[in-house]
Amino acid sequence: MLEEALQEINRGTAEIIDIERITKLLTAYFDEGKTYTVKAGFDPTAPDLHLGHTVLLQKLATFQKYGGRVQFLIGDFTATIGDPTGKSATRKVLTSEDIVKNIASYTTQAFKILDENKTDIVYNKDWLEPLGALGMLELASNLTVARMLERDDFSKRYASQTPIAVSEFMYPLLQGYDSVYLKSDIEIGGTDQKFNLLMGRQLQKAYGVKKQQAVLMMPILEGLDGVQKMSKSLGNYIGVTDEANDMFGKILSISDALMWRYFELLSTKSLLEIQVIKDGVVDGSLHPKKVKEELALEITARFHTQDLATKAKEEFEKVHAKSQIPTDMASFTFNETIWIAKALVECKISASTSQARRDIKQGAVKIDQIKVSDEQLQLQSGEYVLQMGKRKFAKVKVN
RNA sequence: GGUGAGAUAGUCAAGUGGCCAACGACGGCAGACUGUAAAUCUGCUCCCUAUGGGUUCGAAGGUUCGACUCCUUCUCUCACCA
Repeated sequence: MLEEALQEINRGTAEIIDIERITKLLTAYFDEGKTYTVKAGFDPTAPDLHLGHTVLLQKLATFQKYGGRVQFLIGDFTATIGDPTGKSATRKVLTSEDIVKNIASYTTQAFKILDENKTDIVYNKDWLEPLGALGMLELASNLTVARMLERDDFSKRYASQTPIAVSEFMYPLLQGYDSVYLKSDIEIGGTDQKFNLLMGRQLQKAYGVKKQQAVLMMPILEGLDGVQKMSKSLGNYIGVTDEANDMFGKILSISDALMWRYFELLSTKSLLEIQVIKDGVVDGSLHPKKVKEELALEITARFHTQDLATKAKEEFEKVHAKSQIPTDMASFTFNETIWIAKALVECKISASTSQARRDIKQGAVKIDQIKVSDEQLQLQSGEYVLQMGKRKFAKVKVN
């Protein structure tokens, strides 16, 4: 039992610090039913969760299965400072209204994966605001500049002469102080958080918390492009609220190399099963596309239903393999004859009429599956299916 | 506070009076090939019913027949020194 739990917890992790602590916590749970706390911090910056976030959430859910109580920490205070992100640019500061709005949608989405009864939502404003200037200075005295510059992100920026705001130096301290206040037993986060996570341990020690938190790091999930990390601002994400069809299509569009990454971090298949599939692809007995479809099915079903996932797959085949038109698409009605380029803009298929004309010129636009060559074409009354490229469709009715 | 450098399309980055809607790279979109993969090749990439017109090069003025290019002021950024 303990073995199994440890294995599941270990899965896909980038690094675990103080595994002994985790083992002890689990043992105490199995022997005496004692629970423990697992902290994870979330920035209420983007209101929508994507698969990148779910990597962490899934790990939290695993802990919940084995006696962990999740401290779902909303960084509403720290969000007003701005974290030194991987993008190495000083981040925009959010207004408190933005934050409140974001939190609401954030948590409801998170509970698609987390067990609500085993989760405490906490806000770091509650203890960081009362900390005051004195408390802040006291906190800051625990850290030297040299040590701060050890942080990879900072040292890179420092070396490349990119500016670092002093307030950004405070961020790891505050995040670490969260762990002091919450007396967290375990904290999990992305590998990019390593420095901050370790700061939690250091500060807990400095403030006399008896046992320091164990730290578990998950790798950063790459976005659809396979290079940048998945993030909404880069537009390379799969949102947990994406439509089943969308979700399926997006997963299928990732590269083969990236697919394995997604298997490891998102699939619930065991590592052994994944290895078998991998071998199958290597020796040619399995087609990579089939394998990717399996993955897409699994993930789509998790956020929707098995039924919807299967439908998404059928729909996908219909549209792409047999190049038929999709079952559902946005429809628009016009009351008079309309110029094709205008119609494309109105249906949000092309960004501007200039763009629409270019698209037509390049032979990307089809009406009822037939290529449009006349860019002056007027749509007379009737019903049409407009198509641009492989993915954009719209149903049009002209009265 | 002092000195110097700089601000050009989604990003990086050329352009120092007309040849500039502005080289190039990346990204993005589309076409071919495919498995809506990768790789490769090709085209497109400010707006406007367009062999034309309009609006762009941090902002506002000015010089000029003509300005991304020259002048003035302003805003912002960076570096070095204190």
